[in-house]
Formats: sequence, structure tokens, C-alpha cells
Amino acid sequence: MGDDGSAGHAGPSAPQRDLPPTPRGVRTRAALVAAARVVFERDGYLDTRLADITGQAHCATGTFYTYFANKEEVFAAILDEAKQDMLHPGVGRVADSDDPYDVLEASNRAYLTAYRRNAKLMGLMEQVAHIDPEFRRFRTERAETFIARNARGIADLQKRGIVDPDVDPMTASRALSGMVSRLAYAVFVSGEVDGDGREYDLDELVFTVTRLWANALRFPDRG
Amino acid sequence: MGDDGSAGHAGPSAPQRDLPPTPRGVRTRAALVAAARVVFERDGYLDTRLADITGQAHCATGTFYTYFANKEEVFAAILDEAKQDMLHPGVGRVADSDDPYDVLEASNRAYLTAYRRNAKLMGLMEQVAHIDPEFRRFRTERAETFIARNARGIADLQKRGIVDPDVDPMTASRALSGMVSRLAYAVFVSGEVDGDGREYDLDELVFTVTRLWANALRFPDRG
Amino acid sequence: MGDDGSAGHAGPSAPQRDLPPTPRGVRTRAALVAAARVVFERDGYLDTRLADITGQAHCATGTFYTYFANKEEVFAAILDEAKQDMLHPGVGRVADSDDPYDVLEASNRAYLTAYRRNAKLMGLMEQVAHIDPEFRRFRTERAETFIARNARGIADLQKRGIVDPDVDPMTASRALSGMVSRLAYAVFVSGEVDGDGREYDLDELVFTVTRLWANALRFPDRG
Amino acid sequence: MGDDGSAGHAGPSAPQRDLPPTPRGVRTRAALVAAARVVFERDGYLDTRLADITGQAHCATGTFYTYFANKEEVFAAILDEAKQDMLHPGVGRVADSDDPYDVLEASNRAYLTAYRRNAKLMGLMEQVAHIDPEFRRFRTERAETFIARNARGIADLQKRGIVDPDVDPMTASRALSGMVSRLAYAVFVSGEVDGDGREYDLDELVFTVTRLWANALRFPDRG
DNA sequence: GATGAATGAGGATTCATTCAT
DNA sequence: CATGAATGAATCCTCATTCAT
Repeated sequence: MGDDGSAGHAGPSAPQRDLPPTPRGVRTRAALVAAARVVFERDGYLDTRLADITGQAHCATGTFYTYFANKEEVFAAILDEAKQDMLHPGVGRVADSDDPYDVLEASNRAYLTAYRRNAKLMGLMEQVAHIDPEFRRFRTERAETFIARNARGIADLQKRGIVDPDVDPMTASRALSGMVSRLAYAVFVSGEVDGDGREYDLDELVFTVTRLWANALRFPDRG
Repeated sequence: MGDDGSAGHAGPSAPQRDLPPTPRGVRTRAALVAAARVVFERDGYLDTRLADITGQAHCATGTFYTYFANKEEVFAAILDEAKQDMLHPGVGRVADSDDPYDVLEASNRAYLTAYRRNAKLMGLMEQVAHIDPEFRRFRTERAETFIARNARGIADLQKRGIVDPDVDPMTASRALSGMVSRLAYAVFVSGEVDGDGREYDLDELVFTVTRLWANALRFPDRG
Repeated sequence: MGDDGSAGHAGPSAPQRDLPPTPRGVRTRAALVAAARVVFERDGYLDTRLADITGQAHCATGTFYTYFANKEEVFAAILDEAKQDMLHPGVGRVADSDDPYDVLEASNRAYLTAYRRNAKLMGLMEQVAHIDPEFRRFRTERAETFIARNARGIADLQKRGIVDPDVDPMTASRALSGMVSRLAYAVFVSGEVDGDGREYDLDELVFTVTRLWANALRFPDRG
Repeated sequence: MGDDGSAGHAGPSAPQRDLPPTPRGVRTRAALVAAARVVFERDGYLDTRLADITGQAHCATGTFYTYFANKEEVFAAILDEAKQDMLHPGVGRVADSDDPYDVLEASNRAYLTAYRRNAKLMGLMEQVAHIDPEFRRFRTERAETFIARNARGIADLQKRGIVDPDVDPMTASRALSGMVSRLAYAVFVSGEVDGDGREYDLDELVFTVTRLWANALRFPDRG
């Protein structure tokens, strides 16, 4: 569940081939990646056969190998395509205000929105991370980047005397970042519902998550 | 990661066969379950072949089918064996005091201790939940039970005017319970370390987690 | 072609599995080896599909893998079975007389007889040696053993003043041993015929080969 | 192995296409043949992919088929190119003297020199002959031509009362010609070494081979 | 002529499951 | 009950060859 994170360089050790030189090649490769995403999201990583992907992409089995060496490699390509969108949420980036609470809320909203938009892929990512060590590392690195960034934010607020100085920033960040990504997974991937059996509302999620996070660090009351 | 929970009845749809009648049968079955746990924890669920299990149990391939129908079923048996230990942590059970903070801390300590003790199995559980829908359901149910219980506790504290009345108890419980299980997974299964590269200390974890949880709900300052 | 040699330990690096414990297993394995020999000799090494072998052995594809890891391994098993017969010819072993010429002739006769008896297999061996380095090494080692042995024989005769002291024993042995194996290959495998289009007669071959060899080393005239 | 021979007309059944009309075509074809030789000699016939050849020739896969129908055909082209050099050694051509021993020695020297010069290709030829019947025939024909020529030489010497009249000229030629080609293969392709672990010296080889051959036929002592 | 993407038949291999002994 | 050999469906992957551009 949840990746806790952002940051983004290349995909997992995929040799990252050059794009095919001809327009036809570009088209075919794109068709394969798109098809793979459809099939992966529909059948899950394990139950996806390469033949299903080429079938969905309307091309021959062999064509797959013109562009990818195996299942992992297409998956990495999908991740690569989605990276821009998935990594978008940056703490405070979107906030208009300088108020720490507003910054936090904006950050959480951005994160949850992006998560919801890519929910199927995030679920897939989670699944794959539990299957392929390559992607586990990939996921962990991204999560750690995010955690570290939030830890720096917390330490900064501590230094400024704004929040609880008694918690270890790194541990707190790990716990709270995890809380958010975990919740996102539960709500958007597992489809868990609230106490009354209703689907979660995004605003509600953002509010609760931000409130808990702020409380946990003892943000001062506003106003 | 993390299961968010406790509770525990039977295993996933395993037909829950009667124990074998003869003592030899009992022995063989036990050997298979023990062997399966060893192999699963060593090789992971997917990479485990039934032949590896029978090999480790020093019995013939065919013997496996005398006791189990397939891999899922042995895995369910393992879970069944471990249930007692894994589900042990009950909120407040260990607490001597009635102070909500003490109860919370005792509960968290119990949970984290049990998690650490069964770390490999919890990691396995997590992996399997991402592979087999049967176990996903199993895990979800247990987590939801725990979340619901904690939600009731939160609602109760709200009613008594002790904690923040503004958060939805169910959402808060989901978030905070998830925070703890998530952290447990990161630390005990993934082996993540703190900001200084040191392994996490159990007391430190209990302290931080409890403090964040209490803060999040705005537990009153003590004495 | 020809292998120039004898000597014999295990087969090429084949892990040399234990024989299957049950009689049924023994039977099946033997059937596979026999089938493999038939198919290899009929279709050649490269054109043999594992399915052809299991087909000929009347068993399922999977059964093959109970006993062998791949084509090389069955081939090694075939070689192993034939080794006793193929390595039989030992210099002087069969000779009644101590006369060097008689010893030489007996040795050549033994070699050529064994070669003819296993002609198809020798052809196969030759083919495989040109394809698989593993078997190339195997063949080379056997040949070198034979060459070295003959070189010692030549050196001995030189010391005793019986044969031409001017040739290097090792080089001469390599040349003459090769001459015999090469001829055996041409006649028994390639099916080359004599000047009048007639198949070679064994006695004729033995005579010529022995005579050339003896002359080449300047064996003394008899009587 | 060795080919026992010389002689040389066309290549194996290659339809022997006309040379390409345009200069660009000539260049491309030549590049392909050169590339093929490099790759074949490096990777062996079987492990060479047509893509490797076109890659080495810096041209597209499809281009290959403008000039050749398949792997065999390029290989035939390579052979064709090398023929001049490989078939060069003619009995007595280089000899100044009319003495049979000198003629023989000159012939052997020429043969071994040419063999050494084309060692890699000869090894390749040997390999291919064991794989493709087409080339097996090609090789055999060349060898037989050489053997027949030498047989005529032997018969002539017999008629002139110079050498042993008791051996069949054809069989003796087959044996002795094979001896030389076999030795050439062992030394120049397999890289076998002499008794002291030293590489063979060409003069030494020529001397031994000639001496054995002469002795085998009972050439008269000189002087 | 050259290009290189697309094709798809073909073969090796795995492993859960069965069943005769 | 235990045994372990036999089964064969299911997939992955290779690469010679074609052909539209």
C-alpha cells in the first residue's frame, strides 16, 4: 500500500532503450505500453501473459520483443510514462499561503488527488513491489525520498518552535507519511468505505488526514 | 504492509479438514506445515514449489495431497497455527492503569511486539494478500475488525469529552491504525532504519507511535 | 574425424545423477536413453527435438526432465552406456605374440572393429564435438590419452633400437593415431569406398593401416 | 579433421548469383561477406545470427536478402572468396627438384602453410560440414580429389618400382592424406601441442609428416 | 537498393496434480 | 498412509524471413 513518496529518476534497472527511430516503431511501442497497462490493470501483474498484451495491442508475439525483454520491462515503461503524473505532489508547492497548516493541507490534497487519479496503477505497483525485488527497491527509494523530505519539514518546524520537539522527525515522518499513503491505498485501491458504508469523500479525507497530522505534531491552534 | 489488525476466527475458505486420525498422520501433517513455513519464509510464496515443501518435510510429493489441496491450503494452515500469537495484542489487556494514554501505549507495545515476533510471517502474509484474493479478504477482514474496535474506542473518548470531537472516528481509526501497522511493516519487515542509519529501538517506536496517536486525537496533557 | 582414443572416466560435466530408485524409474530412464540413441542416429543431434525422443520412448514430454536436464545430458548418458564398448581396444591387449608388428596389428584390428560396431555413434560424437564445447573437450581428452599411450609405445621401441629414432614420438603418434581414426571415420561413417568403388574390407583396412604405420616407423622386416 | 584436399570449382549448390550491377551493390555485398567471415569465425556457424552479420556490416537486416538467400549462401560466398588461397597447394608445384622426396616435402609444406594461413576458416569449414550436408558434400569432393591425385602419384611410384608395391594406392592415399589434414587440424585449429607442451613448429611438422609418409611407402634411402 | 519493423511458427521448460504400487 | 514417477497444459522466447516505406 502506498508508496509514501515522490521523487523520480529513471525506472528500475531497465536498460532504458532508445526510442525506436521510425514513426511506425514509436506507434507500435506506444500501443504495446498502452495495451500492457490495460491488461495489467484488468488481470493483475501475475495473471498477465505477454500474449494477452500483444493481443490487446493487435500485434504478433514477436513484436513485443522488439521493444521489451520481458514483463518487467514493459511494466517499467508504464511506470515511466506515469511518473510525471504520479510524482507531481510536492509539499507546499501548490500552497498559496505560508501558513504551515495550509501548506500541509495543500500537500496532502495534491498527493491524494494524484493517488486517486492513478489508483489502479498504484495498486498494481504495490502488487508488483511484493513480487519483484527490482520494483520493491524502486518503490522503497521513492518512498524514502518523500519521507526524508517530510522529515526535513518537520525538523524545520521544530527548530522554529512551532511543533512538538519531543518526537524524532524521521520516525514521525515515516509514521505520518505512511499513514497518508496507507489510507490512500485503503480508500482508492481497496475501496474501503467509511463507518456508514459510504465511499470516502476527497475533502473529508484531506481534512481528516491533515488534521491528524497537524495534531500529531501539535501544530498551534490557528487564529 | 501491515494488517491493521487483530481478531481471528478460521482461516480463509480452507475447508478446514479434520485432523488426521492416526498419530502418524498427525506427525506428517505437522512436518508439512513446519516445512512449508520454513520454505515460504525463505523463498517467498511465489517461488515456493510444492516439491520444495515435501522435500523439506522429507516426504514424497504425493503425500502433500493427503493433507492439503494446494499451496493456499498449507498457507492457511500456517496462518492458523500462528493465529494465537499474532492476534494476541488486545487493547488495554496488558494495561494496569485506566488512563487512556497508558491503555493506548500498552496496546501499541503489544501490537508491535507481536509484529516483530512474527515479522517474517507478516511479510509473507502481506505478499500473499497481494497475490491471492482469498487471503486479501482474510487480511482485510482482520484489519477492519481492528479498525472498527479502535474506532469505537475513539468514539467513546470523544463522547467522554476527552479527545478531539472534530475527526470522524472511523476515518481517524483507519488512518491511525494504518499508521501503526504500516510502520511495523517498514521497520520489522523491510528493515528500514532511522535517520541516523540505526535500527529502530522498540521503546522508541512505541513512544513515537503512541505520542503521535495521542496528539492526533488531542489527548489531554497528563497531570 | 575419429577420436584417436580410448580412456574413460565419467561423461562430460553431466552431474551424473543417481540412478532412479524404483524399477519403473530405471525402465523409463533406459527407454529414454534408447529412444534418444535411435533418434539421434536417425536425425542427427541438431535436428533432434526433445519431443521426438519422448515420442519414441512413448512417454510425456515432462518425463524427460525427470531424468535429464537437456539434450546434452541424454547424449552424455548415451555415451556413458557405450563407453565400455567404445573404449575396449587397448594396444597389445589382444595380441598373443610379443612381436611388435603383431601387437600393432591386433591393436588396429580391435580399434577398427569397435569403431565399425559403433559407427553411427562415432559419427554422432564427431558431430556433437563440433557443436558443443563440452563434448569437444571430452573427445579431445580421450584422443589425447590414446595418442599419449601410443607415443610411449613408440618411444619404447625407439629405445630398444627397433624403430626410426629420428621422428618425435609424440608428433608421430599424433599423426599415425590420427591417420587410423580418420580412416575409420571415412570408411565407416562417411562410407567412402576404395578405388574400385567397392566397400572396404576390414582385413584390407587392418593390413594397410598396420603396414603403413609399421613402415612409417621403419619397423624391421620380419623373419 | 581436415579436408584431405585441394581442387576447386564452384561452391556448394549456391545459385551463384551474378554480381550486383551497381557499384553500391558491389560494396554492400562485399561488406556482408567480410562481416559474415568475422562473425562466423568469432561466434561459430550455429551461433551466428543473420542480424549479427548485418550488424557487423552496418546495414539493415533486409539488405542481407538482396544478396543471399540464407546463411548457407553467405558461407558459400566466403568459401568462394577464400578458395584461391586455400586450394593453392599443388603437388610438386613448388618443388625445384624431381626427387620424389623433395616433391613430397614441398607439397606437404605448401599444404600446411595454406592450412595455417586459413586455420579459422578451415575450422569453420569442418564445423559446417558436420552440420550441413551440402557442405559435407563439398568438403568430401575436395578431399576425394586430393586423395585421388595422391593415389595416382603413389601408383606411379609403384609402377616405377620406387615404393612399396604391396599397399593399395587408394587406401594408402586415403590414409596418408588424412593423416596430414588431420594433423593440420589438430595443430592449427585445436591448438594441440607437442609432448613438451610447446606449440608445433612448422618445419618440424613438415619434416615429421614427410618422413612418415615416405617411410610408410618405403621411399628408398636417399643418396 | 536500403531500411527495419512485423511476423509467427517452433521448441524448451516448468510444475501442479494424479495414481498405480 | 506413503511413495514418487508420469503427465501435459501452459508460457516464454528466438530468429529467419517478409514487405511496406
